[in-house]
Order: sequence, then C-alpha cells, then structure tokens
Amino acid sequence: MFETELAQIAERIRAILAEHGIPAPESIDWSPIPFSGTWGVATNFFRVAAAEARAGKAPQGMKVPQRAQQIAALVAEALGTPEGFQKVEAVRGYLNLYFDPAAYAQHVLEVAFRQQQRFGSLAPRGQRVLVEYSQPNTHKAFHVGHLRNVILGESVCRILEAAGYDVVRANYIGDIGLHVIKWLWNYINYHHGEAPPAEGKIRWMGDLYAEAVKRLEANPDLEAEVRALFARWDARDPEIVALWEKTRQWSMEGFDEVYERLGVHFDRVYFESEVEDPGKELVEEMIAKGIATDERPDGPVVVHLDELLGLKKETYRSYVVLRSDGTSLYATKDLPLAILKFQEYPDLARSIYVIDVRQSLYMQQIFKTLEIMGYPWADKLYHLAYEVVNLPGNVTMSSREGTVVLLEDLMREAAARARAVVEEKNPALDDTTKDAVADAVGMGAIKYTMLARENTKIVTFDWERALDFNGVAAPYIQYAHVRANSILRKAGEAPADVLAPAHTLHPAEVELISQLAQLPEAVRRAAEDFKPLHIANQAYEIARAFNDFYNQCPVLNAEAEEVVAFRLRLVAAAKYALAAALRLLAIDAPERM
RNA sequence: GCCCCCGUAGCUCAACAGGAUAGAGCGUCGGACUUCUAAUCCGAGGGUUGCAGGUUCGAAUCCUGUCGGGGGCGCCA
Repeated sequence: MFETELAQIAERIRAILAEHGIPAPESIDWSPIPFSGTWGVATNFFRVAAAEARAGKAPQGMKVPQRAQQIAALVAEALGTPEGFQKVEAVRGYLNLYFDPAAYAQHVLEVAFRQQQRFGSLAPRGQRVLVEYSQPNTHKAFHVGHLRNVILGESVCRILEAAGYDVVRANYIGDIGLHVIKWLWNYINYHHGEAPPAEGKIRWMGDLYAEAVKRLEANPDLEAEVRALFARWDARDPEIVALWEKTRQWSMEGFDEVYERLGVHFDRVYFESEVEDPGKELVEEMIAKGIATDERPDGPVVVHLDELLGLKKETYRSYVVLRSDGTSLYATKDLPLAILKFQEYPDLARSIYVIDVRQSLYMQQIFKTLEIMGYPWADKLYHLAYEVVNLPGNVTMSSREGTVVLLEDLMREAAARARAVVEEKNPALDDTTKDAVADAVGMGAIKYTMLARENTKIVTFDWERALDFNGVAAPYIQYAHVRANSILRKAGEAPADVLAPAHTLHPAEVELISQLAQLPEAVRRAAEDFKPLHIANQAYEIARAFNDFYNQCPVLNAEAEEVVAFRLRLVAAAKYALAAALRLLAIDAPERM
C-alpha cells in the first residue's frame, strides 16, 4: 500500500541528505512502526550514520546511534508532513511517518472491496510455473506422511496463483516398480479374483502390499517367484499388463476420492510407466556422450558427477541410473520426466518438485546431470524440500513396518470429533449443515497444523494435537469468519461501497485494519519462499484482531449511525480477508458453525 | 569420513531482507455471557534464544568452532 508515495518520499530524503553532505544509503527501506497503535512506516539512519563514521566524516565524538537520531530529526524537520500523512517524528534513530488514519482506513477497505475473496492477490506476472506434488505410489497405502506433501503442494500452488503466477499442478504416479510386482504376486497367488471394497480402496490395496512384504520376509525363497513375475512384466506379458492396469485403476480411484476430499485437482498426471522407455533410451544417450559410465555386467550404469565436474571434494557424488540387469529405477525416469515437462510447457519460469528433504542429494544429482547434458532450463528446476511426519518417539512412518496413521482413519476421526463439538456448540444447526461444518473444521484443523510450521521442521503426529480445535488452529480462524458473516447477515444487505471513518477509531479497529493491510505482503513473502506458514500466521493475526474487535466494538448497536456504517464495512473487509487467507491454505471458510 | 536440517518460556511453535520492548497457543492461577454465536475475550506468571568466539551502529537471525537430536551418502523409492 502507498508504494508510489513512499518512493517519492524516499527521493526527497535523498535530496535532504545530499543538501547536508550526508552520504545517501543504497536503498531506503520501509517497515511498520511497532508499538504505535496507529499506522505508519519507518526507516532508520543507522546505516547512513555508520557509513559516515567509516568515511571519517562523522561529527566529532558522536556515536552512531546518537548521530542516526540527529539525522532522523534533521530529515523530519526538512520533510515536514507530506500529503496523506498525519505526523512525522524522529525517535531513537528512526524516522516514523504516520498515515492519516481516515484516509488509510478507507484505502484498506477499498482494496478489500475491490478484491473481495481474492483479497491479498498481487498483479499478474505473466509467468508460468509447474508444481509437482503428491506423487503417490499405486498399490500402496496413503498415510499422514503423504498428506503433508499434498497439503503443502496445494497451498503453494494457491499462493503462487495469488502472487500472479500461472500454475500447472502436476502429479507423478509411481505405478511401476518392485513394489507393484510384489503386490501383483500376492494378489495372483492369494487373492485372485478379489476386488476392493467400495469404501476404503486404498486401505485394501495397502493391506495387500503389507501382506506381500510379510509373506516374502517369512519365506525368502518366494523371491524367485517375484523375480519371474517381474520378468513377465518386463516382457509385457498381456495377462500381467492387463491385471496391472486393472489394479492400478483401483488405486487411482482411491486417490481421486482423497483428492476430492482435500479440494485438490491436477492439471497433468504423469505416470512412471510413461517415462520408463524414454528413460532407458536417454541412458544409452548418456553412455554414448560419456556422461554415464556403463559398468555392466559387473555393475550398474553410473553417473560419476564429481569426476565429470572435476571436483576433488565429495559434493554430488555418484548415483545409479540403470540397474545392472537393465531394469529402471527412480533416476531412470526422473531425467526424462524433467525433459517432458519442458517439452509440454516450454515457457516454464520454474519447475518445482515438492519432495521430502531426505531426497535432497538425489534431487541435486538429477538437476546437475541435466545441466551437464546442456538443457538450458536446468537452472529453473527447484526442489521444495520439506521435513517428514513422524510418530511420537521419532518413529518414521513406514507402510512396510506398519508404523503409519492412515489418511482415511485420520479424516474419519477428525470429522467425528468435529461433529461432536458442533453438536455441543451449536445444536440448532440442521444435520446437513452440521456435517458440512464438521468436515470443514476437521479437515481444516489437520491442514492448518501441517501448514503453520516451517517446511524444514519435522511434524510429530499426535492425535490430540492434530485434532485440537482450540488456540492457534483453523477453527479459530473459521470462527472469526463465521462471526463476521453473522453480523453481516443480521445487518441485511451487504455494504457495497466504501466509507472513510467519521469517528475516532477504537484501538481494536486500528489493529484490525492494520492486520488486514498486511495480507498482501504475506502473500508476496509466502510465494517468494514457498512458505504457507506466512499465510497461516497472517490468517491467525487477522482472526485474533477481529475477535478482539468483536469483543470491544459493537457493530449493529454502535453509538452512531456513521459508526455502524463504517464498522459494517470493516466487518465485510475482514470477512473477505479471512476467506481469502483460508482459501490460500485450502481450508474451507464456513458461513456458520 | 563428507554433506544437510533442527536446537527460542514447563510443552508445541512464531518472530518480514540483521532493526526499536523475542511473541502466541497449550498447561497453571484469577476474571468477563439478560448485549452482533463464550469454538471468544481480559489479567497474572513464565527467557542468558544449547554453548563459546567473531562480523556489525545493532545478532534468535550472518560467519567459525563446539555440544545435543534427526536425516542423507552407487544398483530402495
């Protein structure tokens, strides 16, 4: 807000400094004034004073903070009070500019009314980015660890869109590999002809996989059967391929249900199976170019990155692109997939991989290899690393080990608990609404706990914490939205125009407007760092400010008609902001609860 | 052996590009519903930001070292 005005003031400050022979800083940055209880921006002159001191030009015997204050005072004096501002002051080396409250409040409301549910959105950039996330394996379970990926990926997509990017949502399905063969082996031998239940397809698929692993561990001799089956699959035995396609579809249907429930959809779904053959061809090309070393039959096909780059220190190390028996592994397929993405979307400004942090080295190896191969877009690849979800006691979630919390169990439990709370808090609602509210609150609570955390921090899954609806949590924000909605409903017609306040603003109004105004900046930062956390924090701050306002400032029964009119508009703006922020977190904003 | 991440209140976490007085929630104690939904609000208590140096006018934030925890390092995905 007020970027052009501030740029002009910055120029005037430069001129004032120049007049006094004081070296100008390379940039003049503005930040909010803390502890002020009103709106304004500040900049400081410590850098200027320090630079002056280093140059030996500082007035004799004057310390940097003291000199900074002197310069701030000097600038304040020369600047006067610019148009649109109420007050200018120099405090402890800072120059504080206070906006005219009425004008500022009106400006914030104007933006909110113009953007409405898109409040906080930035101008279009005309750039396209692709985000690959979720990446589930068919024939396996979908647990809470996978949930963090989906939620983070989806939120990042929404944030990037709000920041003006054109976003391609991509999924990459692990539909082939040893795990699939093991599953098929178990199915053919012990479950032939069975079909998954209508409810809980993913659980059923996961159970059969776990069973396969258990059988093979109990009797390692059976591995030979699995290898034989893998050979048939590799030879494209029609019977096996048909069964693979049919069973894969069961997993896909299960995934679709989950995505539907989470509010996630993809623009492009890639399958590992579609890049396997291109990958094998690519490996041959890499061998021919001397990028990959063929150590067969005694070893696999390897890319020795450090050697290729002439690095003496271990950096990128080496990795295998093709097994010694000629079968593919992850790297065989990730390389052609990266290429395929840029063939389909040549104008990508960024190709982002949402993948957990344990694969950081691997990702760097893939990116570096593509760079060595000469792909000009290699520098646009970005690994968005996030930490894993563990169980208490630092237990890694593993479908093999059976140490998992299944997504469907979590969602069911969340809905059930939320439903009980709705029943207690608002029994007057009809059943359909109660169900909808329970879903919004339950899913929201889960999503918020995963997003309101630094990507690089491990989440320890705990039932009580994940489903705690109190405190800093989605329901708190949703409740503020509901309260705002409730006031607007009672008021009748929603206000469509904007008013400047005619009364002296209450501190709670000041704080609320101030928090609303910070949403666009939160969007900018969240998009820049790929951190939904910034939105989660800002959403909470807005809700907190709104609840405080709600408590202290009557709206419909305010003391004067003009106050009612202004506050109604403020409530509407707050509702827009809350809905917008929740939308960026992929959390529903119910109308009542 | 090499590399990455984490360490902030009793617990779980915040803290914009290094800026003014490090903030929330939970838990504990004490208050506020005849008033727009109390899933709310107010108050109290709680800190040598693991430790030691360094850079800087200024460090939770950057650098070096160190301790503790987690993770990754050629045929798993």
